[in-house]
Amino acid sequence: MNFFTLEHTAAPGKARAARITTDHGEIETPVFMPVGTQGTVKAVNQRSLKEDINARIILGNTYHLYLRPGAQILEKAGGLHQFMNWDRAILTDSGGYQVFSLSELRKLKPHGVEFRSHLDGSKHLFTPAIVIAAERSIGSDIMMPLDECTPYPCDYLYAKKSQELTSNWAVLNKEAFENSSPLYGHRQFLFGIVQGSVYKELREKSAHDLMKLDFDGHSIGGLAVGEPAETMYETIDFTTDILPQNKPRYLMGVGKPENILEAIARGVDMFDCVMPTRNARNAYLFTWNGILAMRNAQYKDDFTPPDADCTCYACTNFTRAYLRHLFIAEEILALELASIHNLHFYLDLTREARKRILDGSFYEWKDLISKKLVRKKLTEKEKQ
RNA sequence: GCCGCUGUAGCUCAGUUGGUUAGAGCGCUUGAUUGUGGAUCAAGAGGUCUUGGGUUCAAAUCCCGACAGCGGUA
Repeated sequence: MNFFTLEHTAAPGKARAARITTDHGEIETPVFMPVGTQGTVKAVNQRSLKEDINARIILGNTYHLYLRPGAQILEKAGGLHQFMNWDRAILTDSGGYQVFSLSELRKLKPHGVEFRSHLDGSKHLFTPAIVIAAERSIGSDIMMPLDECTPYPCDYLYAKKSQELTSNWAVLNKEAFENSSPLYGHRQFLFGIVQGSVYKELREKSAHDLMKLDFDGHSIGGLAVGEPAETMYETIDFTTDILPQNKPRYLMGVGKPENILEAIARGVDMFDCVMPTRNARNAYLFTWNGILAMRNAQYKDDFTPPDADCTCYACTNFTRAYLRHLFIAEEILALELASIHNLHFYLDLTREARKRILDGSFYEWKDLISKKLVRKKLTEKEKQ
């Protein structure tokens, strides 16, 4: 069975609908993948992830899982799917990003990166081979290779060095992948990660380097790290111009709803971001009518649903006033309900995008909906 | 009843030998959050310094009275 099947590209742009087939189920794209760093999507249990959100694929993180509980425990458990009782697909990030964002005392070497654990300060080494081995132990369906997430802003010379490092590591990642096998009887796929900061020439070089290695798919990394949104869109645009049509494209760590729609328009298939879950825990709800800061005093006696256009468990059963009360009282249920809602919204957004790509109305819909999505809550003035 | 201690922001409290526009933490209000720390960061509102007198160029600060709270005591 083909891993990737392109179903439709919506002219005149590059938006596409496709199907990814793993041994843990099919994934229709465009797709948003909830982030479950440590073997759990924070505040949302597995049953809810299926029944309330209908996620087909979630993320795990190699850096976090490698440090805790560790590869041995995961192997003893029979892999992450068994360990966390999730029989749908899992994608693992390599931990390249975490080595740079979380750990201290990291030393970048040609063969890998030395770092100290953010948990206990212990010393560790990540090389492409070590990361691939860890991802074999985890047993993720789709694996990310070790890369360097180039910071922003970044001068051309540093970006060039960084891109070359990621390309060199890509070769080693691919070798380690081919010289190892899955441990649990299901197939695992490996992507290559395009780096090169905001420089067109470097992104092109990076993409071409990876294409020679024939990965199962391509990730676009190093974006949404502080650059203006327009710069991010341009970078996505000239990167997807080069990447092959017959493989999935994954924009790592992005983003806001409007970012996702713009990236879909530029030919991206897969997304992940902490925003729906992290912001949910900070009482920040994404809705079809804009952003809802659920702690705001104006909602204390607002007995309407958080989002009247949403069919999620939270919106069909509870009011803004109740949700605000839960947040102010620091009740755990607030985190759960808000997380379910935000994930439901993000998945609905990409499902709707897919539907529109297939029926030919994507671009008009995107422009229309984007204006609503970025709108903040209505002020008293706007209501009148 | 008497003796002592204490009254400063919604709460807990700083506030030098009397000296510019009285501060902090928490809470509250409003933002931010992009390959996850429920974290963090930023900005803002909020005070007749219990009250009435007095001393002084100048009082949250010193003096006298009243009121309130706490502790001790008969």
